[in-house]
Amino acid sequence: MGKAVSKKGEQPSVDKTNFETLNEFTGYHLKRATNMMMSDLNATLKPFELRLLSYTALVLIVDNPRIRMSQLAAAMDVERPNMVVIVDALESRELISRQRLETDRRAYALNITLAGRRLYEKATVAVRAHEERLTRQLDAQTRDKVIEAMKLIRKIGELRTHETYN
Amino acid sequence: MGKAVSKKGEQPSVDKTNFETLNEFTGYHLKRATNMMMSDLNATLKPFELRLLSYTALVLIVDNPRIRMSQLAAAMDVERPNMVVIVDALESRELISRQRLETDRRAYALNITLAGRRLYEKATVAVRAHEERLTRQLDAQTRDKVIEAMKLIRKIGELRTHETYN
DNA sequence: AAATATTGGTTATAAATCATAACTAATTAT
DNA sequence: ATAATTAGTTATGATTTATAACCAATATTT
Repeated sequence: MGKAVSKKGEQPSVDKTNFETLNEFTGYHLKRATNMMMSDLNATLKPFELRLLSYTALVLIVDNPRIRMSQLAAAMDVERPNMVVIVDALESRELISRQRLETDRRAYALNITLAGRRLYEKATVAVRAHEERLTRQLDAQTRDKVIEAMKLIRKIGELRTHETYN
Repeated sequence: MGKAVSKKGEQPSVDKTNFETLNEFTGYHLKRATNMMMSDLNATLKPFELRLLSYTALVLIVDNPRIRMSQLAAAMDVERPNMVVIVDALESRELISRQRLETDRRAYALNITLAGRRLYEKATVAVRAHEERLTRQLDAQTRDKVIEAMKLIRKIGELRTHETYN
C-alpha cells in the first residue's frame, strides 16, 4: 500500500503540514515543549516584573547567600557583562544588595533584601503553580523520569559543546 | 539537624553553587537540556552551513513538496518577514526553488532541488547521529515516554500562551 | 619585592535574533 | 464594483547575546 492520497488530486501540502521527519527527533519535541513552557513562564513572571533570567538570579541568590557576581554568571551560563545588567536592575529595585567583600575587594557579595525575599516568595508560588499546570498530565513517576532523562542528556552534552542558559 | 556546614567557617557560596530550588523545576531541566541539544545541533549543522531554522525549513519542504512560504512560516512559528530571509538564503544556494502557483499568483510553491535533497540527506544523517549520541543513555522506552510527555506539555500550553519555535 | 599574569566587575559596542508596520499585488467576500 | 483579506516583501526596530577593552585588586612568577 502506498501512502494515503487525498481524493481531490494532488495539492499535497495545502491542507495539513506533514511533520513526519521532525517528529522523529527528540530534540524537536524538547525544543517545542520548552519554548512553550518558557513562554508560559515569562507570562507567569510578568506581574512581578521578572523574567526568566532575573527570576533565576533571585532564586540563586536566595539559595546562595553572599554569592559573587561571577559565580552567579557561571551558574547561569550568562556572560558577565550581561549579568551586570541583570544585577543592576535587581539592585535598583532594592531586591538584592551588593556588598564589597572584605576578603577580596574586587568582588561583591550579593544578598537578597527583605523586599527581594518577599517578591521571591510570591513569584515562586506562581512559578510552582505554572509548573503544576503544565505538568499536571504527567504522573509523578514520568515527571521524574523526564527529569532524569534531561540530566543525562545534559551530562552527555557537556562532554562536547558548552551549553548556555538563556 | 541543621544543614551541613563546611568545616572552615562560613563562606557558604564560594565553593559549590546550590541549585536546590531550581532543581525542583521541570522547566529548568528542560531548558538546560534543550539548550545543550540545540547547541550541539547547531555545531552538527555547521559543516553544512545550515542552522536550526534553515535545516528545519529544508526538512519541511522535503516532507511537504510545493508548500507555501506562509504555511511554512506557520508550521515553524516564525514570523513571515523572518521566513523570507531563511527562504532567500536557501534559494540563493539553489537548495530550494520558488515557483509561482498557477492557482494563486500571489503565492510561491517551494520545492527542494536536487542539490537541496543531497544536502538534506547528508545533514539528516549527521542529525540522526547527533540525536543518537545525545540520547544514547535513554532506552527506547524512556525516550518514547519523554516524547509523549513533551507532546502533552505542548498541548496543555497551547490552550494558554502561543508558543514560538526559534 | 618587583614584574607579570589573572580575576572580578564594568563599559561600550557589535552581532545575532526576533517582532512590527506598512506596502504591493492578487484573491475573496460583500 | 467596492471592500476586505491574504501572500509575500521591505524596512526597521526591539531584544538578546556576545566580544573587546578597560580598571582595580589579587595571585603568581622570578
